[in-house]
Amino acid sequence: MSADSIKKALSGDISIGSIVKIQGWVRTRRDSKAGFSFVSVHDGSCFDPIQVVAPSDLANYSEEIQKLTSGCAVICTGELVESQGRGQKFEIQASAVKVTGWIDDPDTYPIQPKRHSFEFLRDVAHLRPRTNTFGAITRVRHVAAQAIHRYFHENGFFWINTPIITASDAEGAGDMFRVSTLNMTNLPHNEDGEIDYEQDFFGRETFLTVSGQLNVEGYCQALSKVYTFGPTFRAENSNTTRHLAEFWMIEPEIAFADLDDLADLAEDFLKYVFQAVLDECPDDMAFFAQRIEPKAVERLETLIGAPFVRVDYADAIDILRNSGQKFEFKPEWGLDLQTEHERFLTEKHFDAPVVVKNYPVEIKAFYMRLNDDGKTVAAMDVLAPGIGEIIGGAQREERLDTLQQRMAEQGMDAETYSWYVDLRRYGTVPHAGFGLGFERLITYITGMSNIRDVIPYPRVPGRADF
RNA sequence: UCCCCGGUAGCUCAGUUGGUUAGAGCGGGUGACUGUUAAUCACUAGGUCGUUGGUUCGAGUCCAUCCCGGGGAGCCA
Repeated sequence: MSADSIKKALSGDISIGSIVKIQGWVRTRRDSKAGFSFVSVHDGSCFDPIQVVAPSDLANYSEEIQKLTSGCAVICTGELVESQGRGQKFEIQASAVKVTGWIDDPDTYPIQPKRHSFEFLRDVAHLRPRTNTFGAITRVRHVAAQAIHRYFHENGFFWINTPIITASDAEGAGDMFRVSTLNMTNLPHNEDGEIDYEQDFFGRETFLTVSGQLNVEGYCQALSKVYTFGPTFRAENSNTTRHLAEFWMIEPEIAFADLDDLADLAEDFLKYVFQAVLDECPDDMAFFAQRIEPKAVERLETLIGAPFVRVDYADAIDILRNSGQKFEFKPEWGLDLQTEHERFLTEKHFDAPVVVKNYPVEIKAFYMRLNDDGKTVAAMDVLAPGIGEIIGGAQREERLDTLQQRMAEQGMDAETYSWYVDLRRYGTVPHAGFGLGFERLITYITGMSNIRDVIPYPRVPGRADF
């Protein structure tokens, strides 16, 4: 017979008395001398494990079932019955329990039915998905990803698979990972004594992408509403709870749109994703609220129900300066907001996500649209309590001469970006887009405090295990 | 990269002003008991105290070094 997921077995959709087969991994085993053992089995399909009641008259009872420990893989067949005990509605009265995989040395099996530190679990990243917390994170991550695609699809956006290997540095800042097939122990050199990248695979220097934005702009100015959702790489030596060297980024780009349109999109989009997770992962979210972040559910509900706070950069600076709060770095027009400033705005002053708009031109990237005041650009950041910047975006500079002037000011290579400038030469339109760090979003939703714990196998400076 | 904190049993931790044989809970094993719920009770096994060097009669404890981890900052998503 075919197997059912534990989710289905617990759903109430299977009639009592049916014979079911479930397959999964043992979480705990409790023996009763009354003649049976309780085996708690999970398969990842839902938060709850199912309780399998294995009677002592099973052929392999004393030889196998009584020797089950956490982590053993089992296939259980039996009657789905209403539970006689408290704590679960249904359970399986087993007629057969087949053990497909034992634990080599139960004494040293890392995943025990107890609380582990997240630091320890990072060292066993291949086994941590078996825990409650990482099972829940994985399901939430999946549901959020699906909701993101669904939101865009339903709103007429096209998913654009921008290249992962690139020759251009999309933001003019930040170290990139080099992509090369040259023999590193015997590098070819040109006449000037420099490394001869003409002999490399692509005939030039190439890197892993730090953003799909520049590429997606081309598709935006043809298909109007587009987005990217893919892996992104930053070789910065950042050692924080909110940075990864490899992460997933979502970058919508909309044509015939200005900064306010973009802020509207960011707000509508985030609310949709939050609602989807609340709707589709109630058990997992309840777990986060119970064990990880007490306000995990409440704050999402609050956020969905109220408009986002929007504030101009200049006004944010005034709020900070008049706050009476002592800051290590004094807030000043022209300087970027420090983490302490963002925290004050999101956690104390507004106690909500905040959209900060119109930053000084000096502190923002070349492609952001210059405002009429000549001092600011149409950029926006969405700041979330506890996380900081979750979204960074801007209306793009669509005017050819202004863009060229800004590129020249920053000493950028016109040749490398000629194709990007072309987009302003041929049917240019006002357009805007933002970048959302997927893992930062998951961090915010779940209340997990370290971004390394919301991606399956984190890559950070000095570590690429697994 | 900078600042601070940490590294003791499979895991989570305690370990006094430096002093005999380094402890607990959970997990593992054995037994008892029970429709159990991270079950309970008893017994039991399990440690190169991160590395290297130094101070000392004596170092888990003090100093230096390196390695690793965590938190904060910068940069950003």
